[in-house]
Amino acid sequence: MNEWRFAGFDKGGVRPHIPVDDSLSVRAGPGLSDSYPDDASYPRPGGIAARALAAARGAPDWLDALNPEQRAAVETLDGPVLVLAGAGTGKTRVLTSRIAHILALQRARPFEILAVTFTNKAAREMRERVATLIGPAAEGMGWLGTFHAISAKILRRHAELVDLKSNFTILDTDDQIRLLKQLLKAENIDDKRWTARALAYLIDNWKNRGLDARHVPAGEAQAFANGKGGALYALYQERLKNLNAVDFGDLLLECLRLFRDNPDVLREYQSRFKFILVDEYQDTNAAQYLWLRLLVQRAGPNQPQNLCCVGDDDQSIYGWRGAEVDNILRFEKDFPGAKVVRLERNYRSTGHILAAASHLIARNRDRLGKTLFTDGDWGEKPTVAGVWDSEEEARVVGEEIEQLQRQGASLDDMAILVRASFQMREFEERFISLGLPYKVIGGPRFYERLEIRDALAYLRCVAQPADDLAFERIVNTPKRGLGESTVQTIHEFGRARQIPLIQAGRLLVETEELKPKPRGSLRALLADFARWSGLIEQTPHYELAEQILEESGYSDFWKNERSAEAEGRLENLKELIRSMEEFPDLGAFLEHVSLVMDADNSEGGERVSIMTLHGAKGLEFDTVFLPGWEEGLFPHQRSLDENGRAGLEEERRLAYVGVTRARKRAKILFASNRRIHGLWQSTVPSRFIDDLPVDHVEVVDEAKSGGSYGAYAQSRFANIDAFGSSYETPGWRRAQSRKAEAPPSRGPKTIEGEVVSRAAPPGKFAPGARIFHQKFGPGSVAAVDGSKLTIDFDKAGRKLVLDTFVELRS
DNA sequence: GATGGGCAAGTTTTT
DNA sequence: CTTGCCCATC
Repeated sequence: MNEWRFAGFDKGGVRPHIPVDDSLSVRAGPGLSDSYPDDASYPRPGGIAARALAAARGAPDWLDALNPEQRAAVETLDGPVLVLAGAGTGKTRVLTSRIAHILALQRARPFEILAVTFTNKAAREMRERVATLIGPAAEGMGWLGTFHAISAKILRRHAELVDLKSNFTILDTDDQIRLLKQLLKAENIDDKRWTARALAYLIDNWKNRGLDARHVPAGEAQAFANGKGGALYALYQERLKNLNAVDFGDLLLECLRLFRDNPDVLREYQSRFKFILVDEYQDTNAAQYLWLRLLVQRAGPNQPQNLCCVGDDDQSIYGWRGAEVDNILRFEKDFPGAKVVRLERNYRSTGHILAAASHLIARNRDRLGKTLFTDGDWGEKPTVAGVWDSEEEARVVGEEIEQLQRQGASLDDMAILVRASFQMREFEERFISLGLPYKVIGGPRFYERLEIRDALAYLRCVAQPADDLAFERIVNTPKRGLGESTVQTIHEFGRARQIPLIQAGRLLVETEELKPKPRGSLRALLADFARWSGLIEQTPHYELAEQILEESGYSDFWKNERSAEAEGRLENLKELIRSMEEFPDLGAFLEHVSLVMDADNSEGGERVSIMTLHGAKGLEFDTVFLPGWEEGLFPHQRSLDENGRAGLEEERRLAYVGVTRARKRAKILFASNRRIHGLWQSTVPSRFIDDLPVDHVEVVDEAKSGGSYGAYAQSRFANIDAFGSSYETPGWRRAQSRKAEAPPSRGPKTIEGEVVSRAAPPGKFAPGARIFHQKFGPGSVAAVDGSKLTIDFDKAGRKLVLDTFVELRS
């Protein structure tokens, strides 16, 4: 829509060349995909395009689209700016407009703007939205990315200054744990009493706080493994350096070290980044804060610190992983003369929802304070409903969803936001039996899945023959008789000669060290590696990958595995190969994977979303269900125990995030009974329910509410007064009554319309037929009742499912 | 070296 | 009630 503005040099052949800043143009090592060259098409100051651009500057329409506060946030370019952006107040719009504005005024070129986010998703979104504002020049923004991606980019350029090679590997948590396990073993530490996981957590914490091994407070270093904590940290770092590897925390930490030890390098970046923008500032940890502080100190003393941080202290929900809300609370002190802009006009939610959210969050003490308002309708009041147990909770939610669906609402506009992921299962099971399509957001991510990690390890072994961790991962997967003792031997052999495992293995098979059987297997495996490595140049990388998975026996390994998941895993492997086609070569692909642990799983069809409250941040839905508002679960007991009032306030912010995800409807539920660790416990409604304003919330008695379920329950309810039970709560009575009766038979209503229309032709499934179900795996049909099948699953036992969720197996 | 049973633990999650 | 991990056994 704004394309005309840049049309002059995008289409007209005027492509002015901007010389690349030589000092920074050192190319990174192999494997680095530099898809956004710094000198991407952009008008040279004073050039024809630039002048055409200046002419267009008169009335930039991105400014017209802003309210006065947003506009102030966009137009205040000089000096530090803090934008306190409440939920749904247009924070991303401000960030992207600001970038567009800087570029349009030619205050900086695209590669002179540093724009940092926390997630790849946020970075991608920002890039896309900038592109819609200003056109393809957004492609020139080589410094728009996550803290980690940008740090990695900087580190690769100067790797040698921090004792790394520029092709260093980035380890993920899994590699990290395995490395630490080895370390604990080597140090003879009881790794049950002191787990690798705990140590990883500790080290991560230190890194989040910007502490290297020498600066860890003595007390904390002492606390682990009888005083060995600090030493282990140092040893771990040493191991990483030997492997030419860094973990996520190191990306920032090594960057800090680079800047501190090399003032000239720091100065280059300081003068390069004319403007710095930070998204979700309330989520920054100490290391990221230091990183920003270093970069924002511009060369001259009078240079303005053009830092713009956008965030919302009320949405700080990541304290437990090192985020310091304090960073945002302290902003004005840190950056004297800072201008603070509050965005309080909400464009997302209706009045009652906002009122409820505001009232709730006002109970927190440590906050800067904002009051959201809207010009829109009051809309529906958020509802609060008590149910007997988690099963009823799932049932009630399912019914409301179907009712909304009948009224024409899309499943895509509905979400269930839970505090903890174990809550999801009950909803999934209910939805499966209802035939309600759903998707779980934020489960194990694509690249974190076992089979994907294994496949990647094979690729790493082939592309980076010194990758010991990858080698160890798959040396005996699938089983090929190379167990622990063999690996141990290779290890010792390699360590003695200071060479990587694969190389050690090569030498070792020529000796008599190994018994004939493992020696043969190892020799065969290494020969495979060598052969595949040789094919890198000639074979397209995705074909090579396929070949590797076939020839290594890895694909067969899953084909022969007869578990419920095997099918899906093979599917994932195919998806992996497909996704590789988007990358120019294997190196580029592996770099992508280590940083952008992300793969799109957008399948067709409307679906209800099920996700955690944490995962919901930044999203919005017409209707939001908020189940499980019970003391102990939400606020979570552990949060209270471990962090006291601060913990409670973070939980309350989580509640606030949850409520503010809703555009039109927020539905809060609590159960009186919940099964925790296998045993039933009676529960008390969350204190957050009491934090809601009476005038803006509707308390729903499920027994009296409308809808088929309500009517049903009410009629039951009428029957049981005669029980004369000493339990007086309606929920208890209802639950009692239901136990006496057959389960509610309101099935037919729910599978009218769309669902029924998707039913398989009658007779397709006959008793005895073998089938496959996406969640429960393979099974046999036991009985058929219209579109409803009773199935004996091989793993999951007998279940009633809809035929639309089942595939026939021959 | 593989395999199955026993046992402890069990928020939130990105990079 | 699960799940994942470790150890003991074949």
